[in-house]
Amino acid sequence: MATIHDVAQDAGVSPTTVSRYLNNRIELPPSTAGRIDAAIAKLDYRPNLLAKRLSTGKTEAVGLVTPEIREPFFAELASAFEDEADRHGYTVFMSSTRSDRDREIASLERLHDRHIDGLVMMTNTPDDGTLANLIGKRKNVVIVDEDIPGVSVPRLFVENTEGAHTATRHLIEAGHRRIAYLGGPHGLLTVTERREGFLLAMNEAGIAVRPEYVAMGSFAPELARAATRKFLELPLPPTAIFASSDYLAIGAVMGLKEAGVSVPDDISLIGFDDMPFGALLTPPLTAIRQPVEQLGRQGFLTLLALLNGEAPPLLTRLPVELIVRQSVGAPTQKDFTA
Amino acid sequence: MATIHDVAQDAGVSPTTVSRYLNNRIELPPSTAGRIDAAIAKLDYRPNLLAKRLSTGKTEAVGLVTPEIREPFFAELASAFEDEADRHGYTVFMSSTRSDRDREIASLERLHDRHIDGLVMMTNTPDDGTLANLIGKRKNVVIVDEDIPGVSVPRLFVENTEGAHTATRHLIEAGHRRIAYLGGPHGLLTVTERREGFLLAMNEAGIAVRPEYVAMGSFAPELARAATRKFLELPLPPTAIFASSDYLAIGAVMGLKEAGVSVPDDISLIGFDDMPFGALLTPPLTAIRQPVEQLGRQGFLTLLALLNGEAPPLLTRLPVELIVRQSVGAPTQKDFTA
DNA sequence: ACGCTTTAGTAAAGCGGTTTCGTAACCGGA
DNA sequence: TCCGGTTACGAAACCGCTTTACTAAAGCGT
Repeated sequence: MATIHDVAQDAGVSPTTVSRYLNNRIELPPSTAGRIDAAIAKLDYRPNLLAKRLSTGKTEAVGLVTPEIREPFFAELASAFEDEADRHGYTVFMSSTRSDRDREIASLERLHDRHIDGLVMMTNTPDDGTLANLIGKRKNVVIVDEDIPGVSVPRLFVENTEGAHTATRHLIEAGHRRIAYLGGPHGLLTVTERREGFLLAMNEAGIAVRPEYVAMGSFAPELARAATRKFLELPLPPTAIFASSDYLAIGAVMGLKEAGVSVPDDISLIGFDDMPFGALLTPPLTAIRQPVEQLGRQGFLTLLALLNGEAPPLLTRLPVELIVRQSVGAPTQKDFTA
Repeated sequence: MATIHDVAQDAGVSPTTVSRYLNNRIELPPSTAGRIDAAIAKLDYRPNLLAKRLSTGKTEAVGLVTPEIREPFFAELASAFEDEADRHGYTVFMSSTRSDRDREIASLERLHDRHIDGLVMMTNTPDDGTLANLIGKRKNVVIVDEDIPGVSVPRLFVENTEGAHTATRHLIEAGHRRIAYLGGPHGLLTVTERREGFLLAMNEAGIAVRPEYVAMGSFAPELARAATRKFLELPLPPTAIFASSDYLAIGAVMGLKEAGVSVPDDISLIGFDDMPFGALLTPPLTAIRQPVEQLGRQGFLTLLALLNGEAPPLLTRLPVELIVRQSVGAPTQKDFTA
């Protein structure tokens, strides 16, 4: 493998000259430049990035930490992130922590290693302070999608509250009053905010929220399935379900299907995320769409700004959008009880 | 940021000693070791990986090149790959080329850069020789899922032919004779092999394959949708469709739904891949399951063997499996014509 | 013909580790 | 008491590139 010395020797100049020439820090007479070019071609020289990085202290690489790259939400976000990074000449280190705290920590350590210049962090397990401590006031970290309380780095979220509010209103406007809510694990920003949006809309409409209509605790479809079955067994079952994540909506669909309840004829269902698979369900899922692609791109751009010494806003909220498909209809059993 | 020199100074020893101590190449008396440990803790020292790598020439990192990380198949594979790599102390550089030849090439160049020790390559656009050239006889590349003809590196595929054969037989055994086939783009190994498996099973059953029942050209659902609509408009439409990829099956489902044709009552459908979303379709999709997880893990292990100087088999085939769900039934219109 | 400015380059010191070779000090045995 | 072998550690070269500081030679105006 040829080094810059080999090239220099072959071209009859010093390594310094070659280096400066390659980095456009010097203008050379055509004859010299030609000899260098020829030597590079002849020796098939590629600069050793490791050496370059060690020397310059910049890696031109950034990290993207996701809880689970298998999940479409993160996969989609990662894809957009990488595309944007590529556009700006950065390579990206993706990692999928499988929600394992140790792996999350290991990802953060790469910053220390000088492995990467900065990173975008996503986690979906509530932090006990460990991550917050590690991140602190670093000038090269951006947090996306889910909060890590107590850090002072730029954060990029979606309008969770407003989205949930919109979704709930959509159900209310369709005539529903007995609305059930499926939520995720406690302690997460998205979960709390979406729940607030739900409560707000119910409040505004003067509808009391019945505790037996609310199930929280996890994003696992299985739990949503079980919760849905329970809803159906209630003396007065809900006429609509708001699943605050499409993963929960999947569980709900499973539960409803098992019980032979049809959507939207017997019960209405609305999701949150608008993942591609939502459109494939029967009926296609009405949902709040998160701007996943934008979350990825903007996440990178925010990080880039940080790396360039700029001061991006500490908090950005991306708007969400209601996508109406066919899983919401009017309630069939009129509800005189509410 | 503390360096090994700082630690050495603080502990009153030389950098050499610290380095060797940290790499377990020396046994130190407890007192000295204690001083070094203390210095490390006090200074919060982290070895600079870049420097270490430059020095040792090993990066302990591998690359995983996928056409599109957004697609569940690759996301799933990537997740398993990373998990296995992590288990062996390797970090992984994932990249998503979006089927762009330039990005595929750029990924391969990382090998030159000494960015990574080796990589697993996946592509789904037929190679014109460019990639094959770049890969050649390298001792640190493994090809997975789809072939790049003309290279002599280890390759890891699934039993495409057998899978397609099994799928087709499954339809035939259910009583179908008018079977349509949806295939991907020409020039790809998986496409060719699956088609062969289909033809073989038809042949064995003594059923002639009608050209108007065969549509090839892309993995895009949209094309499968259009092709399916055409099938239905035929004077004698097929009673079953074999979609040689779940992405094609999605398209087929869309086309059938639009036409108001019900599965499996009016027409049967079988897929290939067995992606998670298949189970969510109505009815749940019967499909050939690819061992995606194993593809990822074994892909890494094969690469690891290569890096360790071993000689893994040049060709490995992973078995596939028929997953029976509810999208295949008996043909309704009896077929007397075949 | 001389001094001054460009032009065209170079030597050498890092970047932060690893590694080869070597040595001083100590210890036990003859 | 002297020798050979451990034990405990260090000096310096090296990995391949960048960069600062510097110089020799050519060009140029007067």
